[in-house]
Amino acid sequence: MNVQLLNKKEAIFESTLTLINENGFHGTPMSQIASHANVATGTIYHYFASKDELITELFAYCRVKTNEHIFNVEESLSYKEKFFYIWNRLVDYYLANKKIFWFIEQFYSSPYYELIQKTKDPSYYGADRMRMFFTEGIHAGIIRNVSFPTLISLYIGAATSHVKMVTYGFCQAQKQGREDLIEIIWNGVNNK
Amino acid sequence: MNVQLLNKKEAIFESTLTLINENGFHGTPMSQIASHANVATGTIYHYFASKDELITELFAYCRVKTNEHIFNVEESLSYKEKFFYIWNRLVDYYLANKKIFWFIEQFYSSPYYELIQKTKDPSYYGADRMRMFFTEGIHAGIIRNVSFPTLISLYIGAATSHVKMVTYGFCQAQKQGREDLIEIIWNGVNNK
DNA sequence: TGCAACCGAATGAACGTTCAATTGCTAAAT
DNA sequence: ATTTAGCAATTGAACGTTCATTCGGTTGCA
Repeated sequence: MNVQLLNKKEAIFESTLTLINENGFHGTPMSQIASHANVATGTIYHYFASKDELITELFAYCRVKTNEHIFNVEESLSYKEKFFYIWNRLVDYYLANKKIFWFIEQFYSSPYYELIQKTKDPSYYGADRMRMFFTEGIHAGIIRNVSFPTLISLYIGAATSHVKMVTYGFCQAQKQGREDLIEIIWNGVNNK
Repeated sequence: MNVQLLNKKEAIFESTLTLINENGFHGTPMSQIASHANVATGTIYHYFASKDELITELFAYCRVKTNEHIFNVEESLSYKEKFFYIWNRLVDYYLANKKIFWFIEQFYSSPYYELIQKTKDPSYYGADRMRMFFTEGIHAGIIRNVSFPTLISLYIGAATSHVKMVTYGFCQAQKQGREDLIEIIWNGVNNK
């Protein structure tokens, strides 16, 4: 695939992201995506078999981009530093890319997610890196031996909730709140 | 409004809930809602001005029902007991009423929520009871003085994340995970 | 008698998808 | 170096379907 193709595909992705944020899955016709991306309607069907495939691939695109970003972390840091660093990078990334955040949220809570869950394994999105990171901490005796879903619920759940609060305007002084949040979680899962 | 009206309206609500869970906002035609609820299409328009209004009112209906349920708590309990009790009741309620849970999630992350956010104040859904509960704890010196959004991010964020984990099948032994989760949060926000 | 509740076929607009035609590029053939 | 063949990329009008909404008529209760 040459550069031009990538550009077109990404233009379609970016337009879909923007429009779905404004109007939702329904309320975003293919024709509108096309004109926003400066391509013809038919062109979208050259890259994607259907609207569903476009949305499903966009989800993968968003997840991969996010995971690549947050795990781009200096290896020399201590585990605790990484624990804080990755969390802050995730929150920063979502706040700076609200469209990606809200698209992922919308996708997760829609029936789409159930469809792809059966066909794609976590490594497809790079989602198992989080698991590896926690496993590493537990094996090193740094993190309490609580289950992976519990850790995820705290770590990711708090991050996404925080981003929602900020987006909805419930959070003015977000700096203090953020620091409190990740510190509370660290204290909760840290061994002693 | 007499009983019959309530029944019809609730039948429409319940059918909408079921179908939107299976097929999303798009993918759920009014005609399908009508036949599922055993009413004519036109009847829906006797109760709701449009599909958007139906969905928006269903959201309010779900929120009110949920809040009424979780705050139905014995006044004689200690604050700590209430803290655990309300959280567990919320998780139990969502797990027992997954349709309500997923509909609320879907609604929150859709453009619908932004629309109603401007017109309805929190008390409309009973959403300020959570704020009151935390404020009570802070004033009594039981809860650390962290911001309300921080508390919500932890308390509600962890609950919803947990329910998602269980629903997606990432959680086998949920009992231990649940107890860990709320205990970690309590330790984190408890004063001393 | 009157009005609210209810019905469901009809309407018309909107939408996902198709397709026949055109353009642009690449590389083999001359 | 120029031509040519062929395929990928692109176009947007047209198609057929689906869907939200309307409305004229019916039922049933007060």
